[in-house]
Amino acid sequence: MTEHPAARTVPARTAYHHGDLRAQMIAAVRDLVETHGPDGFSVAEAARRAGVSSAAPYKHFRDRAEILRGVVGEAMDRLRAAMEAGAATYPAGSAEAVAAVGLAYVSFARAEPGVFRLTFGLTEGQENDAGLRAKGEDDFGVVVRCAAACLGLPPDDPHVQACAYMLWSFVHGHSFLTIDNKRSVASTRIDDWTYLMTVSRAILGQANRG
Amino acid sequence: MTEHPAARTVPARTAYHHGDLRAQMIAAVRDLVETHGPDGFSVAEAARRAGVSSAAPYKHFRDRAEILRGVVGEAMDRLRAAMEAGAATYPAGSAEAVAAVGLAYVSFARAEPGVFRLTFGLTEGQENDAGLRAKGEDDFGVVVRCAAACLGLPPDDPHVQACAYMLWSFVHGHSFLTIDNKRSVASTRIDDWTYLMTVSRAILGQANRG
DNA sequence: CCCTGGAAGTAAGAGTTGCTAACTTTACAC
DNA sequence: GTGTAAAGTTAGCAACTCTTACTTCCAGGG
Repeated sequence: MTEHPAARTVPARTAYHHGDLRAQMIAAVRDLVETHGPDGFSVAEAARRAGVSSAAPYKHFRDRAEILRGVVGEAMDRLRAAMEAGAATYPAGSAEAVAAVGLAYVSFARAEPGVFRLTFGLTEGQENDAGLRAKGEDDFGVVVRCAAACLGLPPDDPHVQACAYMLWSFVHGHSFLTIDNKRSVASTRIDDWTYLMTVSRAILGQANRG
Repeated sequence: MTEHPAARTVPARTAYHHGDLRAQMIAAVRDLVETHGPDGFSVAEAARRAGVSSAAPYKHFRDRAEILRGVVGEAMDRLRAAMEAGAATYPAGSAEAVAAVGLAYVSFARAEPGVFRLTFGLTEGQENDAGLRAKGEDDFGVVVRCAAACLGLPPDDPHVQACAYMLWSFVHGHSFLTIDNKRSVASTRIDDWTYLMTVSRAILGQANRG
């Protein structure tokens, strides 16, 4: 068995059963995706890092795609938590709260560009997964609730939904352009917070008048 | 450039030399990426479709990534042409021209989601490629020129740059959410054109006042 | 008209990967 | 204890990327 000690992120296991392989595979894949990009990940390498044979992961995941779905699901949970934490730092209904949600989103993308790309770049077969879809709706729900509070309307109001979607579009595009390093094609330096505040006010103000 | 008799009917090549393998590889990969997703592409399969051995492509491309870069470069050219054509259908300086550029962008994403994802989802090493970077700036230039005409300011004015970047963020995010089928989480049906017009006016009007 | 160099093809193969099949080890209920 | 099922293992197939060494063809100079 040729095994680099450095390749193992986890102390050598002594028991035959690993005990927590599923979670550790997800952690290992997350790390790999982050360091080598969403394509530069292999089940074999992740298994190597977890200290098990390359066939072991298939006792916990149906195939490669299901592992990725696990990583994405976990990422969506963390993203939602970050957005909620951002919103909580400002008074409910304020434009600042909306901007803070956006900032959490952009910050997540910047902190984990590989995982972010993976989350929103999955092949079409995958985003139809029911669990992921539900998590995506939960994430969007944070934006909707903030927008609703800001506009003084119920969350299921069409205006609220439309505004929330606009905000999401903006922040999502900005996040992608940021991690793709495409921001620099614009010759102005843009500060995230003032940018997000500008956009939030523009969209929510517009909907108020309309 | 040599004439390529075998290139018009794709598979049946009679001569030993193919004549136009580089272009046909790019075309084959484009097709594969579109039908099987950005990951479900292999050099071997593309070579098979072009009717050559799996080693032949390496006479024209350094490696897999360079083939993808070829596809992306070609896609960026077409995207720019589509945006310019969209802008040309409305008077220069009108908000409609700006919206038309955005519509061309979204339409491209919808028509070729695989290639679009590939174009903006390349691993970090790749978008530092000088040629692609230049093409990306050309694409952005279309937006900048339209925004400048609309605002009555020179293209290198910081306001113009900021507005163009905002427009890009929005349209880019909207495009990704569209092809990721995430639009449906918002309970309102959104028409692309009115949506784009609303956003264009909001952004450009806002910058006028500010 | 030959002939020779280089561009563009081929076949063969090393090394990695995804995943399956068949087997072994372990934990636990009874 | 023992049977069963979960969770490991090794071995191996098919496919993929990319390299090496060889072959075929075209083009230009003598």
